Amino acid sequence: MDRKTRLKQSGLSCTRWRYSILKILKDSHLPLTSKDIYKMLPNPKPNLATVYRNLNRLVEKNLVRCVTLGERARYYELIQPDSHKHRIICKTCGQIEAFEPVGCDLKSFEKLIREKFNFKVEEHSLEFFGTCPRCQSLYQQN
Amino acid sequence: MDRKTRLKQSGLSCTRWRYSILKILKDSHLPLTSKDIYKMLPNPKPNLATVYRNLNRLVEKNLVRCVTLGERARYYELIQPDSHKHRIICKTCGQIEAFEPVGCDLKSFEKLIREKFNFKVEEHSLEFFGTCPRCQSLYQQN
DNA sequence: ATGTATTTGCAAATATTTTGCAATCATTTT
DNA sequence: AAAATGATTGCAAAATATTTGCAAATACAT
Repeated sequence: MDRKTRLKQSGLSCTRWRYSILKILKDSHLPLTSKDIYKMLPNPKPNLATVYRNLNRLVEKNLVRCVTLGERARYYELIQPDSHKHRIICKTCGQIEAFEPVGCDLKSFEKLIREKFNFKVEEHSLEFFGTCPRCQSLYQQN
Repeated sequence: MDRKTRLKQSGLSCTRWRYSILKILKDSHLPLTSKDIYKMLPNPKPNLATVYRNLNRLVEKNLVRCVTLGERARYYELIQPDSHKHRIICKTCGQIEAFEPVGCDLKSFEKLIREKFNFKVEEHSLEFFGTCPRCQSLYQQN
């Protein structure tokens, strides 16, 4: 489905900036901060407040997810109904890498939670923190 | 090991506030924000900056972990070598609940990551987002 | 008890996100 | 296609969260 239809369906009008922000998120394989997105927007740029307002709107309508990684700021990513990612984050350089969960059996986990806590799981986030190959060799911490 | 020894071992002096902050984190079964901690400190309270500085110091020395849950601010929790928690967070009311991972087989997951990406996993964080029992009945969203 | 390095309080600086309001834009109705 | 209406935008200012410089106070090894 194209972005314009996607927006319409969610009851959001398709404005210039909203559309661009959604495109940027769609094209990024990593979650982005508001600043990242601001920087990637073409000139003439909108006001930063506009970026924030749009992100909030998109999150509210469940088109975008807000994730918070490690000790840094908020990140945003497009919600794609058919795929979700797990992430590995280097504690030394902060680099983030995302990968499709392979053989991730969290479904059964979620079922357990439903049974035990009567909590309805809608999504999960799984991040691994550690040291990336580059930092391992740079700092010999093996 | 008592807190004082723990601090010493990490090369941190045992100051009044550092000690209190560590105690508060130890006694909490949930991660806390800087504000939470500030509020829980006894009168006369230290400066908020002192809380921040201590938290940063404790994180740096790996006595405390900084986690970021959902869309809210930074949370801090004591690192306990022998246990780690997973969390369920209600997207509606923001309530956080922690539980000991039961039959969590992320170890093999971590091994895979090591093999595939040559990334050294040091810790992971797993959170489930959804709707808590109370909000489910309040808002009939089943 | 003393000396030194670390920590603290305070106030001010940064950083991040939100808000009010008038002007502008998107979309529906005519 | 123009008008009407409701949502969105820019701008500046506010709110919130976190960090910093510096002088005074504290921790702790000697």
